[in-house]
Formats: sequence, C-alpha cells, structure tokens
Amino acid sequence: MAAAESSYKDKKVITIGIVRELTGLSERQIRYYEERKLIFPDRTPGGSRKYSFSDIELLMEIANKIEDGVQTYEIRQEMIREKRAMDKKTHHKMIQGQLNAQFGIQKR
Amino acid sequence: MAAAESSYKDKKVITIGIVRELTGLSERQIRYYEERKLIFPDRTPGGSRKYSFSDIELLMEIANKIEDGVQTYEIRQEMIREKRAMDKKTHHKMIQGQLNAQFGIQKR
DNA sequence: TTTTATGTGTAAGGTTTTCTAACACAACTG
DNA sequence: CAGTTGTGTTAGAAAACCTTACACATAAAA
Repeated sequence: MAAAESSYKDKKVITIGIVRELTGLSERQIRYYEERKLIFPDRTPGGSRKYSFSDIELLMEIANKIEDGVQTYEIRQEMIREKRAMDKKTHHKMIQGQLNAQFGIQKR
Repeated sequence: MAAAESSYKDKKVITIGIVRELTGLSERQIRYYEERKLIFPDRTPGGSRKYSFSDIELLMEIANKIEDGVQTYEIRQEMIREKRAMDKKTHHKMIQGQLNAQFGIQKR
C-alpha cells in the first residue's frame, strides 16, 4: 500500500555548491548538463539552482557515461526513451513523477 | 540485515534559506535554537550552515513545543534525557548516530 | 517588584555563494 | 575544413549567509 511517499529523495533543496562537493563535478559541468537538458533543477525566487538527491544520482550516472565517451545528446535520447518505456508499462510508479517533471511539457 | 543505511535523511546538505522556507521559521529563530544547543548544523568550508531533513523535522518539533510555552532549556533537557534512554536500551540503532553526533562530546 | 533571562525582530557591514555571459581551446564529428 | 562538444576561466553583479549589536515585550527568579 504505502502511499505517495513524501520521500526526501526527490525534494529539490540542495544548492549547486553542495552538489559539486557530492558529485565531484565542476559547477560548469553541472550547469552545462542542464543546458543540454539532462537535468532540471528548481530555482529559488532569487534564481539559485536547487537539486534533489535524485538529481545528484542522475548527475553521477551522466558523468559516468560521459567518461565512457557517450555524448550528452545521446544520453538525452536514452533518457527520453527510458521515460517513454516506463510510461507505457509501469503506469503509476515512483520514479514516474520524477521523470515526468523533467521531460514533460516544459512550461517554456 | 540492511546495513547502516546511507539514508538521505541525515545528510547535512540544506542551507538555511531552504530550511526557513521548509519550516516557516525565521533564520533568526533557526540560529537561536542552535545557540541554545538544540540543533547542530554542519558548516561549509566558508562557514555556511548545512542542515539535514532530520534537522528540519527536529526544528518543527521544537517550534511546536515553543508554541506550547516550553522553553528551549527544557526542550534541551528532554532531548538529553531521550538520548540517554536510547543509549541504555536500543544500543545500536539508526537514530543513534544522529543524536550522538549532536549531544556527544562537542569538540569545542 | 526589581533584576535577569528568554525569544525575536531588525540593522549594519562583511564574506561567501551563485548567476550569466563571454572568450578560449582541445578533441571530436560530419 | 567547418561546426559541435565539453570544460576551464574570468568578470561583474546579485543573492544568500554570517556575526555582532541594539531593542523590546514577556516571563521567570530573586
């Protein structure tokens, strides 16, 4: 049963400096992956980025793929494919909201 | 089995502004409760405070008690008592590390 | 009832953190 | 070769934090 799960994992509350520390990536890299639409932090009213633990995990996966020579464009395609696959099959699962938020209709 | 549990809940990665937002408390209050030794954030190398989700929960409990007229001093006593009770009984449990870190020997 | 302690607000001045934009460049890719 | 990718770095500005201090209404203690 266990309902929606407020889960800390997906709450966007971590600033980029901490993310840098936790992932070992440079802020430049983190922002660049956002530019390439691989990651979608929230923002404070003032404009500072806020990430979740999920985002951090995702960033580390991205970093691995990049190291393996995979390009951001390809990574994005994979992610979109994965999301679609999940939409069809597991139609109401946890990660759902996560990915939906990221690849859904970007409210410009 | 399930070992130590890296758990996001206790990782100190949230800055005070976000804590303010999540708890509804003012930064002044949050810092004051620290001064009264009710909460123990980590610090970045630069000196900014970092809190965990546990800290946030704790802060909300504190806020409730304060509203009920309980003084910070009493709250602290309660917390110390609770910690001791747990030390005796549940001798190696999750929350352990959490509380220990907070009420253990403060390395001045 | 004076005196002291508690809990918060607010202001000042100073650092740290973050942001965007731009230039540079090596290593690919087409 | 011309264009793209992924990062570093710099520069200037804005946001977020920090500490210290003064004020003050309440509440607790002497």
